[in-house]
Amino acid sequence: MTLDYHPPNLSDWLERLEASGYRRTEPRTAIAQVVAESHRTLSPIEVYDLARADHPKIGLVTVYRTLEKLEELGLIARVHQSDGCNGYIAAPSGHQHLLICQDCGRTEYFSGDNLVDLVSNVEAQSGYTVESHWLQLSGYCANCR
Amino acid sequence: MTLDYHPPNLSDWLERLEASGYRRTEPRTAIAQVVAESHRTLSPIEVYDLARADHPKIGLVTVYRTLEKLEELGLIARVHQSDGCNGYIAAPSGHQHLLICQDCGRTEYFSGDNLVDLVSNVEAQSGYTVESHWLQLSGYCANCR
DNA sequence: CTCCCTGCAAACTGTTTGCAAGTAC
DNA sequence: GTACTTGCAAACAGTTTGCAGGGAG
Repeated sequence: MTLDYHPPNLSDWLERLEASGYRRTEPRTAIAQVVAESHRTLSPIEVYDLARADHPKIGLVTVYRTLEKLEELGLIARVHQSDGCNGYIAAPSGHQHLLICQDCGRTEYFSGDNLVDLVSNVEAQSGYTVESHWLQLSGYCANCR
Repeated sequence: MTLDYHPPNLSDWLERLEASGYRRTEPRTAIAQVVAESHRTLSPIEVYDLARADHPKIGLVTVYRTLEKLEELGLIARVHQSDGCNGYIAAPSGHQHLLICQDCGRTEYFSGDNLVDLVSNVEAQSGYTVESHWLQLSGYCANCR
């Protein structure tokens, strides 16, 4: 189990966008930057407000469309929580899982889960073929508890 | 790891409703029955349609309000999936996790996860206090693969 | 008889689409 | 110059609320 933080690199994100045939524009850069720099999940409207602080002319529609593309490229991930499923956060590098602070929303990724045995057992007993698993921990971070 | 199925008991659900000060009515019975008997997640509209097959006068609003109460009592649980988070299924007995078929939507519960060590490790390394965890597997059931 | 429950209609929130003007390349 | 992108407005889907009539206890 390791908890290693790989800060997302904005330039990499923009290159990935261009490599996929999308254009590098100012609104997209601003939106990507907001999510890349955040340590907590952001809803589309939060992204919108934060992006508008520097670029007041950005529209909410562009936020939705940009988040859609970033998610499609696997650069950001949608976070599901009891109070809603519209939160986005920079995606993990490789196979990692989320740890979320219930109070401030701060997130961390951790890796090294040993779910292989569990998955095999479930497959054997259920007759299912398990394609993916999804593990998420929530609690309180050092500052909030 | 065990995969044991405890079929939800409709009478128990209705008693739980009454015990909490809610009245036992025909619409609530019909709605509860639909969810209790389903082996797959159902959206509010699906519950609505299924309930109306037998009780055509039921309104969608009553479905929402009844699902809200059943969830509040812990009798049903909301299921989060990539294609939406508005699915409901009978809640597990005790601490169990979901296994969902990506094709037909059929669900199973399993228990006996050994996440204790993993949680301790994450807590030690992150400084967080982990309050809850959430594990969900998805794949294809015996019929769909 | 009282209070809770139901269903309709309407309001509301979050998200998506149509389109004309603007911009990257 | 061409094709993609943007922002506005409007449409849209899912969910919640107000309210008068109806039903459970």
